[in-house]
Amino acid sequence: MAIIRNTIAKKAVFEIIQSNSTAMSQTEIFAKVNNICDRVTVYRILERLVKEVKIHKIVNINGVINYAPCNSCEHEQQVHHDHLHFSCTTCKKLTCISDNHIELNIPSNYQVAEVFLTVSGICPSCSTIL
Amino acid sequence: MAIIRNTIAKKAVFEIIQSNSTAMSQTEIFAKVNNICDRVTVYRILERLVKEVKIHKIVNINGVINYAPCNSCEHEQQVHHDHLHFSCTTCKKLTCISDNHIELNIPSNYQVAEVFLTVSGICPSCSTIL
DNA sequence: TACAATTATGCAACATTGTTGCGTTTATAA
DNA sequence: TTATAAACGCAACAATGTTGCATAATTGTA
Repeated sequence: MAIIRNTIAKKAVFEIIQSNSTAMSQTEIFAKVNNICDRVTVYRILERLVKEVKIHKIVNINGVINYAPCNSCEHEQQVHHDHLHFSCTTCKKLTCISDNHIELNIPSNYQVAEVFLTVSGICPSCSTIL
Repeated sequence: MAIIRNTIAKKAVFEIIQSNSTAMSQTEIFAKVNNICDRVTVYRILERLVKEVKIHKIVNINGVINYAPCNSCEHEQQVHHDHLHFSCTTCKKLTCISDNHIELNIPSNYQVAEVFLTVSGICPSCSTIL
């Protein structure tokens, strides 16, 4: 029922998320918004973009919530994001890595909805610096 | 070099974490401590217990950091916790589930340290209520 | 093109979670 | 029993996220 509006701030936020190679936190996004809008507005835009399935939320291994575009995901199913997230312990960046289908061994009385798979370590750009 | 002390508060916090069937957040732990000590002290105790490898940190899918005892983990290796975490979307509880060895497909220029595997859904006790 | 409806925003205020500094207390080894 | 360093309490601060409400802006429709 609700009509979706495409505001300047919303377009800017989405553009920022989409043009970045790694997932970004609200803080990082707000820093790049360059005062086009308020801090609170960024929170609300992110919330809407998640609901519209244009971006998705990823929790980093330190608990920081990051946002990444839903580029390579099949929105038809909308439930499974069957890819893996790499969390660099050096630069703290979170990167999406292509499909990784895994077999799980979970007791049948658990109802599985989504699988979150994150791997920590050192990303290519951080390891080449050393 | 540092001498480890076993204080009343530390014992209480560890006991709380160990006697709970699911992982607990700082907030939940502090609520159970019953004012034996300050809020800040709980943070510092948790930090120490993690360092001493008596408990480990788990990030829930909502970004909340939880703590669970290192009961069934092999401390010899200390690096891999090759088990899976189930995050119930109804009661928000985080439960450790037995070993799940998985095969990953990660580009060779990424240096893998740890694997974090969390599954969301509905836990047995929440699904039986319905 | 103008208008009405309602979505989106800004601002202020608040809540929660986590951190730091420092003086005091307490556990432990000698 | 005592010295010493670890642990603590308290206050203050910082970061992150939320809510209410008045105002602004977008979009479909007349």
